Amino acid sequence: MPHFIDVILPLPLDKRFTYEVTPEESEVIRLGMRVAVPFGKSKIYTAVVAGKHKNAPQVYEAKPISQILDESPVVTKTQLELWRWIASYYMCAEGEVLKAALPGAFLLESENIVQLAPGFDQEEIELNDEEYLVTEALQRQSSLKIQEVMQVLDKKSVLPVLNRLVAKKAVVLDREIYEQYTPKKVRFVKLREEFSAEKAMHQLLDDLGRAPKQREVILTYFNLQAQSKKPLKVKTLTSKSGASSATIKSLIDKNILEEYYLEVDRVSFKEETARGEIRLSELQESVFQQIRENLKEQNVCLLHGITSSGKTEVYIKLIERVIAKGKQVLYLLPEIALTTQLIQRLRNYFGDQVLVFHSKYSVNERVEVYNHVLQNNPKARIVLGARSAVFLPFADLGLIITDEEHETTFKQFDPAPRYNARDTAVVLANFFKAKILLGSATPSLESYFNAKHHKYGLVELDRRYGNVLEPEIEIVDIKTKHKKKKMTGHFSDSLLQEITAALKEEEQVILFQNRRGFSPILECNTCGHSPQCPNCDVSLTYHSFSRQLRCHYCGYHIAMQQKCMACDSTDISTKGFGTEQIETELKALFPDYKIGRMDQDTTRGKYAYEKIITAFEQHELDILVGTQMLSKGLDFRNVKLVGIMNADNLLNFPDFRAHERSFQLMLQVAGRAGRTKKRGKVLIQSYNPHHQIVQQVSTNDYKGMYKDQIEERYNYKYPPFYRLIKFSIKSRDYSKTNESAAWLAKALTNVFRENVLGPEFPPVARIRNEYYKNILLKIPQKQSLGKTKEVVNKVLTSFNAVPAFRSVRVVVNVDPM
DNA sequence: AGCACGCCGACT
DNA sequence: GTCGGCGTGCTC
Repeated sequence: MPHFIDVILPLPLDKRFTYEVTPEESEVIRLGMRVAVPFGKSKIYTAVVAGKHKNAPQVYEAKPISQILDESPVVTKTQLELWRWIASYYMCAEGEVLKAALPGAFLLESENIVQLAPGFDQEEIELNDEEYLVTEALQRQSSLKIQEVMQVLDKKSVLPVLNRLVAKKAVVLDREIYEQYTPKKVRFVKLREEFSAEKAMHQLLDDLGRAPKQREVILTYFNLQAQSKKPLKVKTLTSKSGASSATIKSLIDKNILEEYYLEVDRVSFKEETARGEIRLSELQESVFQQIRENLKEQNVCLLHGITSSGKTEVYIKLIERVIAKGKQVLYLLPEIALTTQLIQRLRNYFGDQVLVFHSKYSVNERVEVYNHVLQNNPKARIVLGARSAVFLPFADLGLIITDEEHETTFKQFDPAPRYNARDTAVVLANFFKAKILLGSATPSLESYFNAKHHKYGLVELDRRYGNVLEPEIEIVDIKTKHKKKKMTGHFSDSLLQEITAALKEEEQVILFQNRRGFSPILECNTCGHSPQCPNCDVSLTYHSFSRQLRCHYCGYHIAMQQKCMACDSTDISTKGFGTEQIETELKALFPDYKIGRMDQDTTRGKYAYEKIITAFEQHELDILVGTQMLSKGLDFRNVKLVGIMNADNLLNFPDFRAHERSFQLMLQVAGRAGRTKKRGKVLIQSYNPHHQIVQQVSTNDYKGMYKDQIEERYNYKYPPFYRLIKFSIKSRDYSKTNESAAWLAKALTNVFRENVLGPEFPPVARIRNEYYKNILLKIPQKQSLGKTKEVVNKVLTSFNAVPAFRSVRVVVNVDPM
């Protein structure tokens, strides 16, 4: 009886595919192993086994697999279950989840390679010029990749040429599979067995009398071995003995030393032993106990603790209890808050039981973390990671901590799966019957709502740690300041005074400028024209550093213009303001102080971000200007003053979450001030000083904000009262975008009536020459989610069946942020 | 998503 | 007349 397996392919196809395996293979294969399978005419993919059975498919013949790639599963049953949940909840293909979940190095790529056919004789076969070029190249280099053939022929479609060559029996095509992961190996040496006896050793040293360098090496070797019996790295031996690698080599060649290689861990750290002692304050202790109480009754608990209240210490104590039982802990953070500071604190306490899973890690490093988690290695008891860490193959998870729970970066926007790691973590915890703690100084309305309605437990921590005073928050009305001519550029006199005072006291200053939509643009003072991106519906923004005009959406850029592109007038100026302008103004105002800037432009490189932070920490900078990046988990000690340059651009954002976001952002930025004894000060500049949110920020009134906002959400039917699905329609053709969006909206309205909004053009309706339109579906709480998605899927299927809409793509985003 | 197959314009 | 453009349909 034939055996079959169902596999998930790393492709956006919402089916699993069935392959035939031999009884022997079936014996070996277990769910979660990788197999290489042929797919279509010419490709081989790495697939993950998700099912095993003996039901032959009825309508097609199952192909045999190419090979089994693992000896034991690399994907756990829980992961397979989670993948299925994500695919169905976020309406995407399992293959898309697979791609996001596995380290890239796990997915082998097959590539067609071209080789000369055996027995190929150039004299016998007649070739045209292109064919000749290929065979000639193959005589120099025994095999070519398709890409290389393209280079040789300098054109894209090389397949016809290759097919002709195959037909003429001049070349053969073959596929090569690449395993991308290579264990890191380090070279070690040891003395050959025969010299270990004392007598042989003395003899050896005598023999080497005329080779003093080699003798020195051997002596060093004995010395080192006397200290520790651990394997000896060649590197250690060369540096300790001062010998060259040639000396070592001759010893190896003489069969005195023996070299060998060991696989080492890229992700292990210097053996750090736990030392840090953590004493919880009375308040922290009570919070710790409350959380434990809460988690006895409930699976999820929300910790609402203001900035600097010492949440991390509480987390550490909770983690300690869980790992004591041999269970694993996942500590989720927004990428940006994953700082060396925090990692160091955890390492100090837990030593080498902490691993970090970071997108900046290389493919190889990620594979190693993945494997450690899979094997429940003691090194991976605690995993610290950004959103994609929910995809790690936990064996026995006991606790998940999602810190900065309100952060939007937990939601993946593009590509699919468009999952929210905070919510996915709740589901993941349930699979393990594990507990989950959400932490934030400014919880999302959704989470606070859940806590208020007893879906989650709630613990509040409303005093700063060590009796550090909360910063004093002052609002500056820049409308009146403008009228009274009290503004210097973007700075009010009050802000300038405070900055001067702080600098005089040798304290540091942080200035926050949200850049979204407020980057400088070029404008002609004669005709009002400003240069536009040819591919997107936006104005180009001015970057003084590179003296370029750039598009933030597609990267298009041109040199700074000296004349207006429309009317040739030379009277042009920059409008709007970003961090760069603030920095320039500051340098003119405070020429004697060091000023740094932190935004997307200055934190491009791998360690650029750390560099700026360290420079600020070491007080090499006096003033730091930046965007939202400043608000995340940085623990600066000497910041006396925080200035928010303009509160209004946040508030005026056309989004139902704009007010909640502004509140969170401003309070988080404010929290950077005065983290030690001295009381910090926060200045908020605003044109609308009486705006409710600005007022609530100034009094740190989270509950007031919650009450107001939740009422609005109720009135206007938004989360948490309604769930949302956003459909983005895009195509190269303007009228097709319109027509298809109208079609889709109508089809949805037929079923969901008034709960369908749009279609509407987004603020930027054209990006990279594609036109966009959005439709929003609101789902009332009592309406079944599953049924809704079923209907949506049906509508999308009929949408895709309309021939005219073939070129239109619909992106589905469940729970958009 | 790829990739092959298939039908219409600019070149040897 | 071919080469090569990209529209549509399938992949176990």
